[in-house]
Amino acid sequence: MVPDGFCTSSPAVNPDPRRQRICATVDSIPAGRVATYGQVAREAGLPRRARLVGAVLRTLPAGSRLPWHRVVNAKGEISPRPGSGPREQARRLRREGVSSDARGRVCLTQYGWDGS
DNA sequence: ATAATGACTTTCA
DNA sequence: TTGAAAGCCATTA
Repeated sequence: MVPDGFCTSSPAVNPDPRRQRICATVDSIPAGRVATYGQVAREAGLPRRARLVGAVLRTLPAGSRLPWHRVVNAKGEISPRPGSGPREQARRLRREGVSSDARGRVCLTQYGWDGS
């Protein structure tokens, strides 16, 4: 099984270092905690690249075991997007003890990840 | 090479 | 507290 972050497409080998760092950072978010896109970007050594984080998560292969659900936006809410993603995210978070309100918002001061 | 997009953020009214 | 506006920057078209 190829690790996440290497399975985008095209070239047999596509080791985009940025994606690797991002995936590694997301993977380091402890269960029961959440981090923002911008925060992940910074931790990964890619300041101002919050949108890139979103792009990477968006292209994750279904069945990825990366804890993508532990990433929320700066407002502390599950970023809206087409499809069942947001609900799935809320479900996974709840399973880890992270509750979200009707708007899909979680309490960052409580569940926010300080950076291990 | 230029323009539009977007799982984002910050600022300001 | 909310929402619009402007910044930001890689990816797509």
